Amino acid sequence: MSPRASPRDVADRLHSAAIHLLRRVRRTDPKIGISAAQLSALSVLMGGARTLGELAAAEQVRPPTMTKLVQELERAGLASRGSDPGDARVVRVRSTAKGQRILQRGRELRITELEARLRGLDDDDLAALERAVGIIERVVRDA
Amino acid sequence: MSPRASPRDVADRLHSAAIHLLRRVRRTDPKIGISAAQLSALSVLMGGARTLGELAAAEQVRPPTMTKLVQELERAGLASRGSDPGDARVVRVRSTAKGQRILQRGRELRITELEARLRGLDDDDLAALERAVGIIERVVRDA
DNA sequence: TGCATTCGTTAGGTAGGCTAACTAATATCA
DNA sequence: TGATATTAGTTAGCCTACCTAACGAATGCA
Repeated sequence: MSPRASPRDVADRLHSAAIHLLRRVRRTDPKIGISAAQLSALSVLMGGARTLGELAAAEQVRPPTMTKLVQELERAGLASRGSDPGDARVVRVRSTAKGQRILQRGRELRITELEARLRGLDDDDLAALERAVGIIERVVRDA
Repeated sequence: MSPRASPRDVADRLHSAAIHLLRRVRRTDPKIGISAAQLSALSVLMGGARTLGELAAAEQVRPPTMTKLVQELERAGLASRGSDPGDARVVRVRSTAKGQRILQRGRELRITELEARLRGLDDDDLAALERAVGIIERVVRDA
């Protein structure tokens, strides 16, 4: 076995890899009419309605950013905003049927290129990737 | 062992994880005065001078985007532009001593925060992550 | 009742990405 | 050689996605 990897090196390369990965898949966006941020927010809404603040927290952005994002989604008919029966300050956001449909399709298109590449990996590599994704999710979530 | 993971699921989660990872580390940017894109470009220049086009290709962006990025780096004193002796069209970009110092000095807080999180992982997880990064780099690079 | 807090929006700014259209330099070939 | 095609990079103009600061409206609490 090789010596223990340096957390710094791994962090550095992971950071760089994330940047390049997103730039790569980003190129397909113009074809599908939905952006990464919208796609990601919609996918959170798949789990049911969320308040705007919850959405912002889940997506790791500030509330004003999410306000704008949701406005875009609403304008595109992909999500709708409603009020909370118990608290008039909060805005409850839910995805529309169209939003759910688009999510499926948009995800497909945006992910397809990446997926095609992963398809070329052997089982071992794919399993390693899956495991790593779980680790990343955990590391990023625990603030 | 679990059954073979679905490339589609892994692609989807990897995509999502990359988005959230970058949003997370992005928060430290205001403190350090250098952005993800600049950091990434500078790290390419560590390998020596590159033409603007080479840089754009390495960074997976279009030439006009790289023109702007390099202008920023130049304005910050982190990179310099020179002409090629053999071809007057090309612009050769190199990092300055200051640029190299910034990179070497721990690759900045942006990485440091991520690094701190990785430091909490056990050897096994860290090794898995390292391996996965290699796979991602390969998958993304092979256009 | 009145003050503090919380939720979300508005206003305004920055960076990073794109395409289209251009200039300047080089390469090709009749 | 000279006309034409190609290549490298820039400029202009646009869009999205972030942010902070400042604010209004609703709620909670002393």
